[in-house]
Amino acid sequence: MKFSYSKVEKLKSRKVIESLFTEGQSVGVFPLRLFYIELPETETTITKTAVSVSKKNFRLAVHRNKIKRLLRETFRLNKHLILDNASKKYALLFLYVGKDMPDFDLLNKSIKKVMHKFIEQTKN
RNA sequence: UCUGCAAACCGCCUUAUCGCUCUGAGAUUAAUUUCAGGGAGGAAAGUCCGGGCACCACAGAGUAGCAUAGCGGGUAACGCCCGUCGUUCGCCUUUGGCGAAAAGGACAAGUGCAACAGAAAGGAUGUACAGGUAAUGCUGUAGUGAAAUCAGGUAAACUCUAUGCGGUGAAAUGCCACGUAAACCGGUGCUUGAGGGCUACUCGCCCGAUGCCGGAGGGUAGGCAGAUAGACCCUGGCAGUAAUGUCCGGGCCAGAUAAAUGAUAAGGAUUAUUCUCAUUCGCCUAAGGCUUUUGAGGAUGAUACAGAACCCGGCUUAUAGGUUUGCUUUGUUA
Repeated sequence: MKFSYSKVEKLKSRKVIESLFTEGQSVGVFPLRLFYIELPETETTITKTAVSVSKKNFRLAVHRNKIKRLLRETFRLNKHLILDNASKKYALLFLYVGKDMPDFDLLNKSIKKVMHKFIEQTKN
């Protein structure tokens, strides 16, 4: 099993990210919220993923960086949950909506929950 | 040895596992993989000054506006830095010394302002006394005040003087790729010039007809250059009080772009609190108690401020803890 998270798996298109917020659906498990939208079959990878933290809740860039790094790390270690179960291709965006500084254990548990919920919801 | 101050510097480390990004070399199935190497800061921050660079007339004139303000030096430049003189404040061993601070040009151009006291505070002249005149606050003294016609004080008051400043800002700018609509409707204009660029304004200059304005509607928002070798860093020598300059030798040191430089685990270091044991100074006193020095071990906590975004030089602000140097104070010993 590979735990990598390289450039090609990252969601970078401005356009897609914008449509995630306007047209995409979402599932939430505090302190996380996962926005997702279907991608066309021509996409080279199964998922395109991004992470984000509100500037409003975390004023300092250091803190936002820290949270985003933790989010990427937990996604990297748990992404097989989605890859093994997804039938279509998706663009994903994990948004941290909490207001306190999280630690690795908390995010690790949360991201697993939110992934399970996402799988349940997309089955139907 | 201890107390305080100033300056300069450092600002957690190691290993394992799993990852990110860039560069080079090599494989192949041509987008993956293997190996080697690089990968945040002293403030990367605030965006407050100065410059490089780019475009706009290779940037022009005037007005307005803004900034600076002893003298000398440094610098690419500065509103920064160094030296020095004066001023003000503090201390002392007081013709002087040491330290600190700052908004240090001009009030002999004009305008404004001035608490309390005082008759009067700026087109002044009351009272008392004395002197003087043809006559008059004409002159002196007393009195209030920091200051009373003295070329008065005041420019972190307008103002004046000198010097400097054109604007924009990397989302600049150049190129490539992809794509649509050089389509439709209305208005306006084509050298007798619509409109636009430079702009705070006026001039001036330039562009300008497949144009410009409005309506409705459509497309793109990717890549490369800019952009990482420089007023660069390190070790010395020389010049200079210093800021700094210069010379020899050596080095290559982030380059991301929804934005890399990380996560987890274990161990260590530093430090704070506390406990145990040992050691030790002093006091009350002989069980013992309080206090003090140092060392060993254990437990728990803490390890700051903070993340490059075109690049430099400054300033300002944030910052746990530590190191070095200099000065200073207290106590002890010789």
